[in-house]
Formats: sequence, C-alpha cells, structure tokens
Amino acid sequence: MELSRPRGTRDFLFEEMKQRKVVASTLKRIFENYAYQEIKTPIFENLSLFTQKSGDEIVDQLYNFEDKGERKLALRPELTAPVARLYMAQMQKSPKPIKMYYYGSCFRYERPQAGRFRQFWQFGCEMIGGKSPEADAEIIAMASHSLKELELDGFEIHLGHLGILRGILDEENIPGKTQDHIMGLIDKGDPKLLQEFLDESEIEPDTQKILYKIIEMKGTSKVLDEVKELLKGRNKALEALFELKELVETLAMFQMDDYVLNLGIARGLDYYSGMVFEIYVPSLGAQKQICGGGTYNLVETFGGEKVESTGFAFGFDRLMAALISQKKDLNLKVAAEVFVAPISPKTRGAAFEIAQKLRYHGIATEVDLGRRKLKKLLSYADNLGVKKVVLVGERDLEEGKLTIKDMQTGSQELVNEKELLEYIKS
RNA sequence: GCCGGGGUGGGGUAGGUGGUUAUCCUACGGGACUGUGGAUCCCGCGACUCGGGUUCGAAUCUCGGCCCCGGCCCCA
Repeated sequence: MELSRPRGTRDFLFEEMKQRKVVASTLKRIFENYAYQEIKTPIFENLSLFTQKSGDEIVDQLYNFEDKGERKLALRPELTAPVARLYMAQMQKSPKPIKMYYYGSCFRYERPQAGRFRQFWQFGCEMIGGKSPEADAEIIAMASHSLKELELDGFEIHLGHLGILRGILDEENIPGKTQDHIMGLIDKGDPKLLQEFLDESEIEPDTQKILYKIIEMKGTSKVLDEVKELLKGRNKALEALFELKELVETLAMFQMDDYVLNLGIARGLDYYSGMVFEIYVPSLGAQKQICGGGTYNLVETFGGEKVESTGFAFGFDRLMAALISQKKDLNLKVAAEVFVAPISPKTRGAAFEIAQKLRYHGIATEVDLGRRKLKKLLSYADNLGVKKVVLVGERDLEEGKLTIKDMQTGSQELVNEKELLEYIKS
C-alpha cells in the first residue's frame, strides 16, 4: 500500500498548525477590524468558471475531473473567480461596497519548489463596488497593517497603475490581444524580449521610448511628476496617472508611506484594470511575492453589470515561510496548561473529577490516561510544557487537599480542593 | 515539462575507495524506584526511498521510478 503523500502536498503537525493558526487569526482580526466579513466557497467549482476567465490553456495547470454525473469540475486554483461567481449569484443588489474575506486552500498542477505547492492557502479579500481612491487606499493600508501586526520585517509594497500603460497603448490603437501580450512581456521583466517584440510592431519609436522609461519608473511620489512630463498630450494615460496621484495622496491620510511606486508592475492577468500592487519579501528567493492584488473588472467578464472591485490575497504559505525564517515569536499556546497526576492508582478517579472540573472552567487540562507511574507522568507533563501539575495523593485527599507543583520552579504548595480553581487561575 | 543536489530507526545524524551484528543524540517501552525518582544508571524497540543491473557479497557502484530541496518555464 502506498502511504506517501501526493506530490506537492504537506502534512502540518502540531507546532506548525499552531503557528498557522496564530497567523490566520491575526489576519482575521485585522480584516474584521476593517469591517470585512468572512465567506467560504466550495473547494471545487465548475471547470468553466476558470476557463471562461483565463482560457482553455489553464486546464493543464489545474486539477480537473469529471464526477459521476459527467459534470466537468475543477479544484479551485484561486479564489477571485469563485467570489465573483458568488457575487453574481447572490449579491448583485446588496448595498455597496461589499467587503468580504476568505481563507482557504487552492490547487494548481505545478512543479513544486520553494514556496510553491500543489495545495496552498490563500488569505485574501475583495471589496466589490465603491471604487474610489479611498477604497484602494484602505485596502493597501489594511495589507500593510496586517504585516505590521505580524511583525514581518523587510517587506516591500510596490504600487502601480495599469491604466497608464494601457492608456498609452489604447491611444496608439493597439488591439487588446497585442496589448495583453505586451503586458505579459513587461510582467516578465525581460527587456530584451520586450524590445524584440516592440521593434517588430508598428508602435511609434517615440511611444516605445516612453514605454521603456515608464516601466523603469520606481520610487517615491516624485516619479509621478516625471511621468507627467513624459505623458504630455496622452490624455488617457494622464487620466490614469491622475488616479494614481489621488491614491498616493489618500494613502498619506491613511498614514501609509512605506511603499514604492513601480510603474513596471503588469500582473499577468488581463482582468486587472487600474491600481495594482504586489508585496515582496526578497529574502524568500525565487518565490518572493507574498501578496498581489488590484482593481479589476471580473464581474463584467462573467457577463454581469459592470462593477469595479478591488482585492488582494496573501500567499499564506509564503507568509508563513517568511515569518518562520525571521523566527517570529508567534505566541504559541501549549496543548495543556495543567496536568492532573494521580500519585497512586487509588486516586485515579479523583484525578478525572478534578480534570473535568478544570476543563468545564475553560482550563486546558491533560490527565493520565495510561495508568502510568508518577515518574512517567511528571516526565510527560514536562514534555507537554504544562505550567502546573496537580498531584492527587491519598493522604492529601483525606484532608481535602491537593499538591500543586509549579513545573518552572519545581516548588510545591498544598491547596484546599475548593480553592483549586482560584489557585490555578492566579 | 527542463536542469542541478538529495533520500539511513518516529525526529536529527555517522558511515560512502563494496566485506561480520550499520554510529551517535533524541523520542518511545520496561526496570533500579509503590508519595515527589522531571535527575541518574541499566535493559529494550526501531532504519539504509522503491525496482532492476554489476558482484561470491551493495546503504556504498550503475540504470530507472517515486518523493524532497534549489533553480528554469509558468505563476489566474
């Protein structure tokens, strides 16, 4: 029998699960502080949900199958499309903006490597409707706030706007498909390939120069003025630039200044339309991106009424990898706070009574289930990391007392049975 | 899909020019030891990724598969 895990999957043991739980609950707390509400969608969807958006090519990158009713299904490769589907089906007439977040695993049929698995987790959010610089700013501020709360060091937020590049190309009457191809080349970050393509295209040399310059533009809000000069007379691109400028000004009101403007961000996706941002942790290596998002128009590509949305998702596993590599103290809980140890077989019954009492009062408690000797119990309790051991002895019980051992100091104290709860809680 | 490096008890490891019973730490089980024994000591359990080849003999050499690690492609 084959007992190994499928390729690209992982088991998470106690310690790792605790770390992941701490991080997930921190993110939940922050998102909820920004008035986002959690949703959950199915692990599998109709295959067409994903092919409609990204074309049939993606089929070889996802886990798809036919069920017994010959329905074509796929394990979800991401969560934006399912959320858009949910919105279309049930929320189109809900008051805007709709703010929701999700946490769940996604599946892609890819070659596993650093920071890349076949089952991976995304923690993200979508704000549907209510597009404004304020909305975009709040989202970016929330992403940044989340990482600060987790005390992640060395992350870089890169912020751009696709409307600038698209605007230039639109005004040159470049057809959509060609535009997508160019954006793809820009996203790759390989100047040679881009140049080769542009050389063969019919794009004016002047425009080409501007494109090259813009995708190199990085830095503080000063670059916006430089870009403005470059874009003289190109109204569509200027409009996008103005939007970005407004966003930058609004970010200042959200006390956000730790980002880099990067007009070379293209994000391979064709449904992104406006502001885009990505967050990197360079120390992670090849898969350094831990977050990506922006403004998009997905609902429209699904045939719904046009509504602008903004969203982003953390690559949860990469975020974990970054935090763990920085050895962040994640406030891990131990499995049990208290261990109840019968000193002799005769007090086992009393030990269960005490353990149940503690548990009903919300104290994580472990008790001897293996009829082991005291030495083993103390050793086990030590391994568990409990703070206190309640020693249940015959002689003490006769006087209505219990011995409580502090595992850190080794000191012991006799306590009245009735005062146990108070003593433990203090 | 491509390139490179790997895989030894539950966890972490030594051995690698072929040659007795495969090293050590830890964890686990038992005992010294039936109310303080979380210590110490003793005993025990437990592994060469899988399959083929070379060989009298393979953890070691060789070929292939699987999986892991790193990189490329891709990355919604």
